[in-house]
Amino acid sequence: MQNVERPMGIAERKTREKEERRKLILEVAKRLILDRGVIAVSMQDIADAAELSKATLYLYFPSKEDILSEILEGSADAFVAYVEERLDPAAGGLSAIRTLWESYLGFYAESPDIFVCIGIKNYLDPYMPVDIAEGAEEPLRPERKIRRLIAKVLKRGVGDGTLEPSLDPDKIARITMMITAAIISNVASLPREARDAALIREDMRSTFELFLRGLAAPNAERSLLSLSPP
Amino acid sequence: MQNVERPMGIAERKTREKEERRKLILEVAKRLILDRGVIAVSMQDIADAAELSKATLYLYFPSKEDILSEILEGSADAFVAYVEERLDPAAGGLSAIRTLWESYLGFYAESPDIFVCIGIKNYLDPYMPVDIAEGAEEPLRPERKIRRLIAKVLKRGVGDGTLEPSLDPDKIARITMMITAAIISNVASLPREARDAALIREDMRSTFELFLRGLAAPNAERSLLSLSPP
Amino acid sequence: MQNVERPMGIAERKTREKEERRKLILEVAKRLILDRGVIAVSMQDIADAAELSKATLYLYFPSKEDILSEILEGSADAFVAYVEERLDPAAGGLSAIRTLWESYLGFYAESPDIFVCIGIKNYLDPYMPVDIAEGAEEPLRPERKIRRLIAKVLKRGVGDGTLEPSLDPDKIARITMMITAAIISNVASLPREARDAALIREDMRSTFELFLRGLAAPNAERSLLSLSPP
Amino acid sequence: MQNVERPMGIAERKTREKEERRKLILEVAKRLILDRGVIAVSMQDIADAAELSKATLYLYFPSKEDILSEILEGSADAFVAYVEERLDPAAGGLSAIRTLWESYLGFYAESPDIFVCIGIKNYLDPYMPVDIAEGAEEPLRPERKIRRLIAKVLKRGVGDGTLEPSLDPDKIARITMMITAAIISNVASLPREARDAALIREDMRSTFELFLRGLAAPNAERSLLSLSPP
DNA sequence: TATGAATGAGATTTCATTCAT
DNA sequence: CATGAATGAAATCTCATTCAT
Repeated sequence: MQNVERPMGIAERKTREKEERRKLILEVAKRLILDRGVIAVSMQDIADAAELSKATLYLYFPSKEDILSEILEGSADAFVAYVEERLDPAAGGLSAIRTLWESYLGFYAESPDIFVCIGIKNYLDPYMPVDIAEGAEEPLRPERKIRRLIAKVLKRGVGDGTLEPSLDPDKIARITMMITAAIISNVASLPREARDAALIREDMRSTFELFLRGLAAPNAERSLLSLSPP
Repeated sequence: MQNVERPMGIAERKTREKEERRKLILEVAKRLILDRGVIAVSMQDIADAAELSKATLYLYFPSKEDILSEILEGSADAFVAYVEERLDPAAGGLSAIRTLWESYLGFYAESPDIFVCIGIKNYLDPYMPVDIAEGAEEPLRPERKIRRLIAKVLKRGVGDGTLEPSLDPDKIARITMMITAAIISNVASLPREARDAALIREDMRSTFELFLRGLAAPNAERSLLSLSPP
Repeated sequence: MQNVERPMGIAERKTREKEERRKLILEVAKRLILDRGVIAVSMQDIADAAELSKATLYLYFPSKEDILSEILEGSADAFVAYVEERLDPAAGGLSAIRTLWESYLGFYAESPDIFVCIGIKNYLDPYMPVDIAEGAEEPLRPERKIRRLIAKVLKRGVGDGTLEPSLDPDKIARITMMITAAIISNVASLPREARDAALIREDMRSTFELFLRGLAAPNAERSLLSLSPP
Repeated sequence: MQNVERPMGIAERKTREKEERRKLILEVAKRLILDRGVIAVSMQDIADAAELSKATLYLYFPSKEDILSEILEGSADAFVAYVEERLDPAAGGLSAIRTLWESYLGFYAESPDIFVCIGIKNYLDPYMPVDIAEGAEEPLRPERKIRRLIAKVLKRGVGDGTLEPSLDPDKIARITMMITAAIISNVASLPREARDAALIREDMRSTFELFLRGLAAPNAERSLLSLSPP
């Protein structure tokens, strides 16, 4: 009688443990990639760092690519969540896009690794970093989530007259993604020691300001065109 | 009578043929990289495609990296030449930067592969894609040539009041290079069949327009802010 | 009842098997080198002979050089042990050096391959076969162990008057090492089928006798100047 | 009529030039081997140094091995000539063997390269450095010439009572050759910069003195047992 | 005769992935 | 469930040798 819940509990615990191992592997892989750069990380390295055997990795992930995919996906989701949390639904479009860039900078400041990781797959795996082919019926690639978010914000801005009216929100969203991914890609390809976080952030800020000016309607309030230094 | 110089011509022909083989190898390599992405191309692949033996490749190039380097260098030089030819020394800064972007688009339209190739080494060889360490006295890396050109144009614009006065030309030049290199990198990482040249050009145009608006002084002549569709 | 410790035994067995594989590889490599000469043996050859894949070799040894090193080191250590076991600490110097030569011959008789292998690295790795640079504090290269042993024995002999008094023990030790290593090198470079063990041993004996006469004090007991035929 | 001797002269000149080219190649190869060690010299290196094409080398020598062979042969012949010139046919055996060692040292002092070269083939090409298999009907390998010379001298010494009577001249000649070749081999395997000619000569002298004492009859005149320092 | 060009065969090493236990 | 062990396939590069001109 005392054992009634045990079988349940055991399975549960196993599931939980399994989930924890998955996370461990992903984290470890992320850290390694961050330290050494994408190409320089082998399955052996990940296994060693996770204190598991290589074979065990394959119990949790069907291939190396899947590990990278999942890291990417996780990062994208975290970013979307981060931004949405900060986005004021009532704010004007220009202000919203400012918030977007600021979130970018803030997110990067808080966990550069996640950001850097976005570039990874996109770098390693030569398929569309920006999904140009809109029609595709794939299981909603992570980048697209971010892009939708951006497009939404841009549409709002074009609608309320705070952004340049001639803009095509979807197109600009795509471009923005490309640029952003590109910056990150570039950063990711630097060896750890060459990455001066402060410098990078400052460059990103300048870039985003440039963008902001480019996006804003001609009569836009001047104060909204600069981003607070990080 | 016309053959008087033939004996001379033999050595000449040999030299020419040798030069042609070099070019053949470079072109073949470029095409392969274009088709499959940088990492996916091995010396064996290049040899097969050029219908030569692997050993022969090493007769023309001391290493794989040298092949990539040369492709890169050639492209960068060609681009700088292309731009300088179009740049009117008397034109205002804003106009000059417009010309720069237009050259970009034009150059890409004429030989997309060359452009795509700029991304290669930058990808393969993880050193600063944007040369942060300015002091270095290396043999003037190809990227730097381009960057100097951009900085020069920007300075002119800031000087003559056609560009936003708060801009730091050197910094913006660096950023611009980064963005550009990044766009190219991204494009380069697309598999051949996913690259719709027209679409990419159109996106680049939009990007550059965004940039142009971001760079221009507030009172800039509106007509200078758009780029002619390719 | 006898199986009580079995569970323990599993890990133990694995360790043992792994160790056996290592040994197998070393032996196979030694045999091949013996058969074909050092230069002619590739990792592929070793892999084939051990019925393993090339990649597997790298599981046991980080590089080809390490395999050779280990063979060499093992042989040198075995020899030093062999000699020291036979050396009577109380015996006179001349007698001691005789024992040394006899050990040489005996050791060679017991395992010609080991001896032959001493020549290997010395051949492959062109650093001082005789370590002229005495000061070096390296982890005591195997050859040096042997040389120290010889110098010690010689000093004793010069001290007790049984060896030619004008000898410089350290220098002679160096020379002796050189000659010995040289003989071995030479033998090692013979193809297997040309090596007549008996003949080689007989030659070594004659050589050592020559040496013995050369080293002995003029008044040395005549009976100590010949070595028993093997 | 004026052309009568021309055809003859031309052929002659051609033959002479051909012979000169051969010599050039051999000398160049010798120098390279001396500088870099045997293994490190490729046909390309030789061709470059001789300012010829690789293909041309094959017009003069059927293979790389043949080049080495010939260098060896030439050196051996030169050495035999050198010694024979110094050998007093009337001198006693012990004195003769002394002359032999002294010639060795002198020859080495005059042209270390030639000596070093003796070791080369013997090192590279794993066939008998000392031709144990006496019966062989080969075209009189160069080493054998030297060995015959030594045996002859030894026989004289045993005959006239100046050398240890129990010696077997042929065997000792073989051993001596082995030791000598061995010393040279060892020296040859040193990188150029590690070869201290003076030190090597001094070591050789000590070795030969040791030998001399070992070979001499017990009642040998003491003054004949030491070699003049080089 | 001389050679530039080409190459086959092979060397060492790496790595994602599989499989028996 | 976990893993130690094994491996196929591939990567870069070298070199003695051949051959058409």
